[in-house]
Amino acid sequence: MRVRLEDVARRAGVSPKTVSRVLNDEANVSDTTRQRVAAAMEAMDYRPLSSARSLAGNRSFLVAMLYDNNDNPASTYLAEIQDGVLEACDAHRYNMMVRPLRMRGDDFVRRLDAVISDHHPDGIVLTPPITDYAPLLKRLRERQVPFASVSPMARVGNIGVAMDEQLAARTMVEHLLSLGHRRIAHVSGIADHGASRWRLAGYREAMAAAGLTADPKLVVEGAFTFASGVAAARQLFALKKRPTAVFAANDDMASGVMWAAHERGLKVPQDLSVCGFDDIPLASQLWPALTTVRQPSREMGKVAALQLLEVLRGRGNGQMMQMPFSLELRNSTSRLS
Amino acid sequence: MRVRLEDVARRAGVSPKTVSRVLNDEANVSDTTRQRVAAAMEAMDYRPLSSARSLAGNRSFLVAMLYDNNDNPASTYLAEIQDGVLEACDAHRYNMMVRPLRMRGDDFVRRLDAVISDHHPDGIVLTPPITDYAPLLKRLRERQVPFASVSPMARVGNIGVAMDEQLAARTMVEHLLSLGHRRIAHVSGIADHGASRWRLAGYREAMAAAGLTADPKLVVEGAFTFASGVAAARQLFALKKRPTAVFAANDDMASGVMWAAHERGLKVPQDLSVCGFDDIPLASQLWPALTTVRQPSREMGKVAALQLLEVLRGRGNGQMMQMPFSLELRNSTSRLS
DNA sequence: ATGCAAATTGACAGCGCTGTCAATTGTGTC
DNA sequence: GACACAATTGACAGCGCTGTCAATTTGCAT
Repeated sequence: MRVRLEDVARRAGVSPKTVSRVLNDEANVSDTTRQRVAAAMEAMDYRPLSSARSLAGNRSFLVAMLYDNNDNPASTYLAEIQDGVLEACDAHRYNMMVRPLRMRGDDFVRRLDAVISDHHPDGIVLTPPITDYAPLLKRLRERQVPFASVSPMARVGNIGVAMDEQLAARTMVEHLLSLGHRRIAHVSGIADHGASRWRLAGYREAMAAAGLTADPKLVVEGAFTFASGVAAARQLFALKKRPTAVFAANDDMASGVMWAAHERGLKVPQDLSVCGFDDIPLASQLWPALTTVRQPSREMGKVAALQLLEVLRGRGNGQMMQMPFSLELRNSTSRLS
Repeated sequence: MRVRLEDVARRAGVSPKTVSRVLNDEANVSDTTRQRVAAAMEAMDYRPLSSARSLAGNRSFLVAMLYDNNDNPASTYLAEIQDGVLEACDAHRYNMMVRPLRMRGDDFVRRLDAVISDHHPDGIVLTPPITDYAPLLKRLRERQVPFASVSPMARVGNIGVAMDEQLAARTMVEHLLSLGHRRIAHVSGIADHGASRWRLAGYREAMAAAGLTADPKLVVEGAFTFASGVAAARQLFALKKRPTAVFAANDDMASGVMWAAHERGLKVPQDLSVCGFDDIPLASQLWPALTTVRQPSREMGKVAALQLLEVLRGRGNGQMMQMPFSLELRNSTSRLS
């Protein structure tokens, strides 16, 4: 039969409650006792039964990672974040569950409620764009479910992880400028997503700093998908004065831009420089390999989850951590000839 | 405070045990009672507490999806399967957890044991290649944990889902043959994976049927990764008699082959036809878009999970389901000129 | 030694549900 | 209408753990 806490207690010569204290790493246990109990646990290969712990202790040891699956079918970006979150949860013996949650539909908050009521996660990791949906945040606070966010729009008052995406975008565009490009287009993402705003802002900032008055035709809104990148590029190529470089707000759209360039017989990078953002695996599999901003997604998932876990374990309040970006200069960009 | 089963019972005017029966969809409840109880549950928005159900009923309502993360960092293929498994679990109010489990290392079975002991999944979904690791299967049977497999090597004695990959591969190669190709190379996957064997066998079958004696130099072993596809292609291109078409055992390797072709200045499909297997999103984002075998991964995850759930819910024994494949003829293959 | 506060430990109830088994009600037969 | 039998319902204990609070031990100043 299964080894129970009581069995460990008997072997260690203490009360069950004391074993429970050791198990939960509580204070007020003498060192000698703690060691004796730990030894007994080890010797008996004791595995606490999480359903019993949950029932008695009124917590679930569960972290739910929520994502929007409207526009994100099986995206690599999310898979990497998930991987990082899982690693962090494992380290603290928390379980993780992944939940898609469509943002469209007015019953969004109701569906969130259902997730909480059905699964009782101790905490939640939010991924873009649901990091910024006010009714959801409101409800989480009302129900007092701690959460951490990956790249939320609001840095203040949130815990989790973020990157200086605006600076990253600006740096990327400055690189294009340094290659001699002047007619630089931007394919932005869905307008109200933070990622779109920052990346667009970084683009504008770099252009302005170079003294280039922004031609509004050079900014086309996409939807973070490959297909939208293709569509945006076709639109840009139809312009009287075609851009010589395109900065897409993510790699999927950048790959769409490259596809459309091929379609039109434009050589990348000779006739058109293209760059993206995220550095998903696809970026290095394209020909030419895509110049892009590397975002350490896996690490970001991990760091966000660790901030949350700090709160859940009563170790602190968690912080908003900042991650570094880097430019991956590959072969899809070149000096303007 | 939370609505408990007892509260529902009081409102419906029955005993708690009867509510429990309705909740668990058990037999031996009269229709009138069942409806009365269901109405009370509905009216009170009753949400059973899963930790209590697990503790009392000695089950977890948890399905664990296991995958090997040696060679599969954040693969889209797995993300799609996961999506399908999740959908199936949701439909039956089961939870799902995703667990990486490195196959390398002799403590593999011990790590599996730890997952079972720590999380007590009611059942497990296995993804390739851990569908075929004998010690793991042995242990699962010993511990009597039901499991379903996605594309296991053994069709008999397993439940889950599979595709006729050999026929699919053969059909793909026959397509190349119909385009006039004769020197057709194959980049295979890791030798002992079922996917590699079937796809290689299908290739050989088609070649033999066309009366072509297989040139062993035309078969190069890869590892299902982009990089291995590049390496294999370089090797093939160095041959005195270069192939005119390459069939790669998956899309990642096919994209590597295309990359290497670009590198060597070979035009696809004019100088070289390339095709893959799986139809991951990448396939249609490449230029030229990749001709490939479509594998309905998401659906397969769902179907495999449904077979498992049938067992878990005591509804039957589950079956090995067969999924259809289809050829996606795109632009990376063309008639031999 | 003595007294007192602080640290450590334990007794006990109960978290919300289901398994077991007994009690009750319904159904068909002659 | 009485009987056997099946279908339905309920009483009760207990799953394995933790919260509460009381009991005991320890450390320290006097």
